[in-house]
Amino acid sequence: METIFYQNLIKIKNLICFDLALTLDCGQAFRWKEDENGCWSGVAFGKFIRILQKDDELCFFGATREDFYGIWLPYFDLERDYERLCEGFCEDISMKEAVTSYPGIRILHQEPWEALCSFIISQNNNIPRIKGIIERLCQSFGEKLPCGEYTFPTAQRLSELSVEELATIRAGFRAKYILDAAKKTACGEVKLDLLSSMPIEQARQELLKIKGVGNKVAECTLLYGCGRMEAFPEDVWVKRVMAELYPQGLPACVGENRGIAQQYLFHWRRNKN
DNA sequence: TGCCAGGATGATG
DNA sequence: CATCATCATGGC
Repeated sequence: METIFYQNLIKIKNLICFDLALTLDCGQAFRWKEDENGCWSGVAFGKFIRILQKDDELCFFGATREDFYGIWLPYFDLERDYERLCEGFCEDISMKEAVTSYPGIRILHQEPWEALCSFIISQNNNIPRIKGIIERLCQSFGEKLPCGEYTFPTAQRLSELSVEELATIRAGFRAKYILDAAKKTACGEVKLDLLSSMPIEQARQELLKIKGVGNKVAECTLLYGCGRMEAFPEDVWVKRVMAELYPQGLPACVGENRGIAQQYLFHWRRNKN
């Protein structure tokens, strides 16, 4: 890939194994919106960005060079060799079908707190409603940026709220879980910053301290929020794949990248019904 | 209308 | 240790 810097635009050419729409709307992040021109906009790490993919080019509008390297390159996992990765996956016949059916999915590197909070909200819930709850959460308790969009509220901010004050976002029974996560994160009882470097099992146990966080939410947080590609969140769809195709575990070609394989399997199986 | 949603919890067998 | 109702809301 080749990166070109213009006045107010950063363009990547010759990018392979990358599908912007698929990556932003495959159930790993919930805040991105597509406009009528196919341009995606959203906020991550407190920064607003607009991104357009067309004709083998990826355009970042309104990003500084510093944020491009510091935020967006890692956010979209653009430094990982997905071509080689997916070639390896394709040694297994079912993984090959999943990868070739929906090529270009990348695992986002979101903020740990946003990932944790988002997947607490996701439990026993559907994606349209998850998006609505998170949008109200940000509008109510995030910070307004000049563009009019809101940042994801900090754990510190949410830890000061009561369940009654949180009722406006209509998270239902999950409200108390959000507050417990916010309090334990804000006071340092759960150290989200350390999860990326801890042994994976220890990191999972750390997250299980939070009420409303089970294995699924913990693994989602580690995968999407801590860059732990070996984390393996199992939901109803992935469990179905595992029961039907891999009763004895994932094929060896998946290696340590279980989380990435899981995302392809999830999306593939979910769109089959 | 009834069913389901990228689950977790506490109570029961 | 496995199962099960329940949780609150909206989309279809």
